[in-house]
Amino acid sequence: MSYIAERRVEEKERRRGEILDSAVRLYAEKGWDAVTMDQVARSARLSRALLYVYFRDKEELLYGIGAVALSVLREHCLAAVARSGSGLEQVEAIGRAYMAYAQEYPHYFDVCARFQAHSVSPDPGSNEGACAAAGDEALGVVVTAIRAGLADGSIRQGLGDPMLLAVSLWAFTHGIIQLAMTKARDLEHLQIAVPTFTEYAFGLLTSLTAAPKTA
Amino acid sequence: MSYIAERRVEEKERRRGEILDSAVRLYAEKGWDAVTMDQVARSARLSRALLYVYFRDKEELLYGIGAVALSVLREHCLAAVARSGSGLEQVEAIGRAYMAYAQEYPHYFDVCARFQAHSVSPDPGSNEGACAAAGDEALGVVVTAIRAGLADGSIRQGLGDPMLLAVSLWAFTHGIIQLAMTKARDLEHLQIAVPTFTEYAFGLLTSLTAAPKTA
DNA sequence: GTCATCAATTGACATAGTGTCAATTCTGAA
DNA sequence: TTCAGAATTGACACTATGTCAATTGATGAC
Repeated sequence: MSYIAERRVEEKERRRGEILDSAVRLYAEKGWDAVTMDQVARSARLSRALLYVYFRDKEELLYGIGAVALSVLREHCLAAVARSGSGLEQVEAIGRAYMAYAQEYPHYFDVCARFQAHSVSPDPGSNEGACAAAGDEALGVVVTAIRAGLADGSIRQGLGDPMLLAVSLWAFTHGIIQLAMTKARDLEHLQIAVPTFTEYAFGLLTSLTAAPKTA
Repeated sequence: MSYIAERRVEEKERRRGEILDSAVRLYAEKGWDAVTMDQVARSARLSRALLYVYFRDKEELLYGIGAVALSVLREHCLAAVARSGSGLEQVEAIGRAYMAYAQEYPHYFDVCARFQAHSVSPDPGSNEGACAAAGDEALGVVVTAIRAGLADGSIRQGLGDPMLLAVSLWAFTHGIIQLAMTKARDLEHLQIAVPTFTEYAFGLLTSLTAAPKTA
């Protein structure tokens, strides 16, 4: 009996994953607003009604995707840190990883932007919690890198609480990417090439963070 | 005949304004997604069908609101510049004006965030154009202030193209506000008070922009 | 004053999507 | 075999969007 129950839980989990995969695929194809619950259900080969057993409503499904997106982001950040040296380099690598992530998975970045842009509802018993947790973890990677940079002298002293710095850098970097991703046309109109902008803005952040040369 | 036609155009314009006012009010009350075209129509005392004569669809109405929001923002920025001294102070004042604006008109800021977050459709013959223009003008205020700061020596040399700097600062500031507005709960959870964060992040930007002390 | 014209205005419709529920099917255990 | 409970679904109610033919109303011509 316990065996059976266990298998059932596993299958439910697997199916949940399949649904999320389908939803992500559709998201990437046409953007969240154009995705209907019916399409998701069909793509995951179940009825729309059953879909609502797995995810209370469309928003809950979005939170599920968000948790996936943020955990993928965290992976990429960790990988970036792993192949970096000094703390400053780690922080830089995280920023570049975020940019690369946004380019490689625009739909994932879109989810992140949605969460950054809309305040989450205060329902605690849902995927929203998983989302917030995943976000915190990604931020934790940054904090660790900053601490390392302060310890090894590659990051400027006197910048205050590493957590505050991490949140700020996150907000700045997110701002850069968001503008670059969605306003390419406008930048063009201002005679600015997108890579020029991202490199410039990113350079500003780096100069802000780096320790002054001891020359 | 010409008189009549003129009056008609004026009345149409006035009504358009009334519709926008109603829409803005509802937006502020319940958020854009919860606003229905029927509510807007009723609030502006016309039928839903007629509403569609004034605005092709709900998105077009949003662009209309966006143009208003951005022009209000531009006003505030100009006022902020007017009561400032050096170029650096002007740039700072613009940033603070943006923050104050977001606090005073959260719904207006929400529109700005929507435009920053979602790429605009390439339909040129609509309110979207007015929106882009309003945005450009707001940005122009920043560029002018930066130029002044470079001329009077209050802004650090070697930061490159003023336009690039303006766009970057804009993106950064927007990032700060967005985080502060929508993630108050999460910041709290990280033991960070919202004003602490905004002041800190804003300070980082200032130190980045200011000319080094000549002491 | 009457009539024709064109803009303003609307009720009703077609379409599409969400979320719910009672009813049916399926599966393991007694 | 049969039964309890989980899985699954078709059909429904509801809400919102956008469209259109039909009606109303004002203006200028005669």
